Amino acid sequence: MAIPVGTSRAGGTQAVDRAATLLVSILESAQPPTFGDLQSSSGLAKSTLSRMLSSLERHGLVLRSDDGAVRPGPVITRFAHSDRSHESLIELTRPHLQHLSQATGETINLAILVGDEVEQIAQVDCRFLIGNVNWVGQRLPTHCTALGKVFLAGGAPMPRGPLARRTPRTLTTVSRLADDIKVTARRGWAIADSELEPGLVAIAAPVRASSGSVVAALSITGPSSRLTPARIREFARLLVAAAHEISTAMGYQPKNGKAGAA
Amino acid sequence: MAIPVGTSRAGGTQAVDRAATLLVSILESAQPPTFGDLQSSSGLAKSTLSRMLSSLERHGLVLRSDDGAVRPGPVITRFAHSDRSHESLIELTRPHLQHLSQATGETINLAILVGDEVEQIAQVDCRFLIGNVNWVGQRLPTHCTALGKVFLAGGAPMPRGPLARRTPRTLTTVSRLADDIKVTARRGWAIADSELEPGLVAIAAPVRASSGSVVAALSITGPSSRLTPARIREFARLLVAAAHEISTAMGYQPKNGKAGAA
DNA sequence: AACTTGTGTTCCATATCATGGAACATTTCC
DNA sequence: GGAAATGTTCCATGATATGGAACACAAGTT
Repeated sequence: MAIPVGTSRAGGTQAVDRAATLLVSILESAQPPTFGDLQSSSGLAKSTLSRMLSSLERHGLVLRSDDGAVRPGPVITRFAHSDRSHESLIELTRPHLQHLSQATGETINLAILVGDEVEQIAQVDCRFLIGNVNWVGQRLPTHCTALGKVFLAGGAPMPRGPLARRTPRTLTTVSRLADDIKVTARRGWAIADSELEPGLVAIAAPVRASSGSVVAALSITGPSSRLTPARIREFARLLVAAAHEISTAMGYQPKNGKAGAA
Repeated sequence: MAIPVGTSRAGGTQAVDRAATLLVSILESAQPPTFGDLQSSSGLAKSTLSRMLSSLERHGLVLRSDDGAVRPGPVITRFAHSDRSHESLIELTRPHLQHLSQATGETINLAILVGDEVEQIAQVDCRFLIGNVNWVGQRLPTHCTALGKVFLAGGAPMPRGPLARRTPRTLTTVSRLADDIKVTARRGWAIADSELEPGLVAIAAPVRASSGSVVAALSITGPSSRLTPARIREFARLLVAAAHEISTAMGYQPKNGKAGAA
């Protein structure tokens, strides 16, 4: 017994390493582990485990309920429901945004759903003179943006009533939008071609959390002069791949029916 | 010199205590601290700090970007965007739910907004025979529930189009609903009296995150025979107080200097 | 460009501090 | 009621974290 997890040795503090391992397994496990679970999964002595949990609990990092379950503590909960959790999402995706930018040269955006609108929360500018507008913080409707369509395809409530006509190509009826969303869902990425602004083309793909829900959307935007059908196909592949990688980093497992792991 | 902050003495592991303190300050600080910030705020030796951050980083609990900022790591981000973050919210509120239940004897519910519906995520049953229905997991419309109105008053998008008439007293026009929401926002709590089901009365109050946004709603539900106007007023006070306490625990600080006492 | 300041990591001898076993509480289940 | 399981506290031991200094690296300064 007590085969210690093969924690690396590269510069670190062992006690902290152990505590970190504990915290991670508490945060990652599908349901709250008990003292005993942690004891066997970590291989630590009862006394050590007890002490470490005490420390973590005192600082509000874990919470132990009466039934013996160990859960993420108030500090974690507080963070999870704060705006700053978006910032950490940005940080997690930044390398991918950069990579997409390099590969395509176009503007890359990351957005979340706020109410019934999409809000851009990160952007990497394009290399060209034409097309640089900073959209961070701006909110846009869902029905006429690629980002919005991604959320709709992911289960966000469809907008009702008349849809604002931003351009001649904007989808202004719910039924036409619904058709587009169906295609989007099947295809795995969305497109809005001159539907928000004439000559502006955007494609977008979903970033999923471990539960499978769409937590963010990733987009490539540019003028139709550069985003030709051929390049759109190529960029869409890159985009979907990047979004998928981020989703994986977020713990999403495609096709996985039920998380049953130890 | 570096007389360490009087970190508690009650049974714990000191190294873990220190690391926990670090992690907490990273999670709580408004903007990502740098190595130097942490050094001065913790009073740890550079070498110790470096080692601890290494450990935390290796386990994905923190992330250090090129600019030297230390941010919550992927494990935290992943958790924050997973469904389990709700569970920890429940755990945080449970004592308050219990207390409300004891004080009122009625059914207490905690709900979050999912899409354009409210989903009950926790419940404490009432003491009476009449009125016990487990609503956990059920989703209900916003326009005819006290819980829903709380979210609408908190800035959730108003439902459009015709509102389903669940009872003769359901508000079925957007304008009448908007009036109700205005009152709700001013009053600080919502009421739905026989609007979802005849004879069913519910009141609800908002739980806010540090950003001020409404992350959950707390409700008291019962038959109109028991929830008389007088008791509604009394219960509303309790409800708002409980919701406020939870909000405070979540880091919410009311703008106006009303925060005093408690 | 050379110099200086600032920042973070690695090294190493020291003794502080975490460790695990066992005894001690506490609760749960027969 | 006793017994088994679960978690906490105690304690002597030595393994392990510690902080200062040296080192590497980057950024600003003249």
